[in-house]
Amino acid sequence: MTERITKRLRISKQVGTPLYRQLQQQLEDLIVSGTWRPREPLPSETELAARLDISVMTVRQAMGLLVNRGLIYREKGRGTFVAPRPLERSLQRLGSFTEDMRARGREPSAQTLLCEVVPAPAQIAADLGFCPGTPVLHLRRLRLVDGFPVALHDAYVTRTDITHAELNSVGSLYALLEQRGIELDEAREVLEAVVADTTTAELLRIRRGAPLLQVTRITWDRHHVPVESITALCRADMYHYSVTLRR
Amino acid sequence: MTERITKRLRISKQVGTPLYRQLQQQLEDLIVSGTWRPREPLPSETELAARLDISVMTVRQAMGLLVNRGLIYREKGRGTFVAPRPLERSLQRLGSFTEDMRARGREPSAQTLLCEVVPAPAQIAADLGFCPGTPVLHLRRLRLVDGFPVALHDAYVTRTDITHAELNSVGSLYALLEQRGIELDEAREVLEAVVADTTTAELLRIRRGAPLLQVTRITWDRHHVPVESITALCRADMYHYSVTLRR
DNA sequence: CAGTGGTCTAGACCACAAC
DNA sequence: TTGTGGTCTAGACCACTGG
Repeated sequence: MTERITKRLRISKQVGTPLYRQLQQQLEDLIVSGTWRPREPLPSETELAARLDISVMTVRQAMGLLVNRGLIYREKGRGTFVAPRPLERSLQRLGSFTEDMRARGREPSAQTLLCEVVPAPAQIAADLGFCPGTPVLHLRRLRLVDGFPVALHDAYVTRTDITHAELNSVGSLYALLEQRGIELDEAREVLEAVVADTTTAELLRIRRGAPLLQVTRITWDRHHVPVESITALCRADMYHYSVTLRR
Repeated sequence: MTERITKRLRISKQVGTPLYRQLQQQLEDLIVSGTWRPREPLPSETELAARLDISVMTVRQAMGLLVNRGLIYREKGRGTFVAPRPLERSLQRLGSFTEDMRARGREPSAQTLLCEVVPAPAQIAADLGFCPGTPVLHLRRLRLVDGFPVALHDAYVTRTDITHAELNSVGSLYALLEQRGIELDEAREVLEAVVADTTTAELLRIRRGAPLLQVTRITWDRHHVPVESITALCRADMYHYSVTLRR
């Protein structure tokens, strides 16, 4: 069973991508596609190394990535196995609203309510490590999924050269930032529960006092320079949030 | 500066703990204690390897752990640097309520409202991958910090040999489980925003309709066997939740 | 016992950054 | 040019699991 599958693996030493990346990607595909069932053993390190004609350490590097993502688990002396998991994606992957929704098979959109350069409010400046009053781009958008409002976003972005028109044409703020050469790397999110005030309730088409999940995110680029601070108010009935923890 | 500090590092090949663990721990101590400032470069891989008389790959293994935890970042061709971070704890570490609160310097306690073996309700059985009706331990506890109620926990535990008395004496359910040889490994949490109903409001001493952060956690041991499913209703004004994401 | 993952070595070549 | 991290090799020994 596993033998037949293993024969499909192909590693090319000519192509530019690292060998361990190629292997990680192919193993991941076999797992998420369900070709390997939960708890089923993967081929051993030595077997993979021999069959693909690469070093054991390289195989270990690929497997290490999959362990980190929670897709496989390893037991000393026994082997490496596919992690049994509910299908739901959890992964602490830094993605935009647009990317998140697409990954769940939904069609996201946005309605831009505000797009202007303003002096940074005190709280935002503190989050971003700036002096209060430094110009930042304030972006207020109603986020929709399949046409229904699910969240209200207030973003403060350090790059101010973004126009309303561009935003509407690209849709995703992150895509726009990456087009400008910014390499997003890491974010910290703080989650809180709040209740809707009147104006938020109207925009999200819920009643006043309805529960909202408030997500405040600060994002840094790969040089650890802050890129944005964003607060999202999400309809509790349409938005859950999942996290994986490890001991 | 860094040179003087580096001389403090000591690795012993005699002691049982792996070399990369020793190094990781010592580097981590230097970072969290603030001896190395944010953005300050660490010694290079080759320098550390030479000075400690270990292999470069071993140094890389130690540094890889610190990168995963977000304590350092690496730039090709430039070096390895201490990550600038707000002091606040983020880390996706699987810990008990008791451990979390102690780590924040608060004193947690619990008031056990219910501790009985019951047939697993359908939703819980599904979470744990059991047949509905399998006996599980239902634990309902009011969690307090510094004497004030902050959360209401409803836990369903697969081990049923836990008594009210034990729980009150140890305090932490996780400590109790680990005493029984269960090796907690991984958990998935789903966060939602809800509003307090009358009975919850009374227990948490808030008004009906106040916002609550609802955290539902399923925990697995190192063999990926489910250990517990727990739902926590947390006072929004006393409980935030933070997460770190990576792209 | 044989097979597995965990740890470790002592090199190598590369792309990149900084001077 | 020098030094850095990124990738990779071809071994090694160990502790653990299972039969």
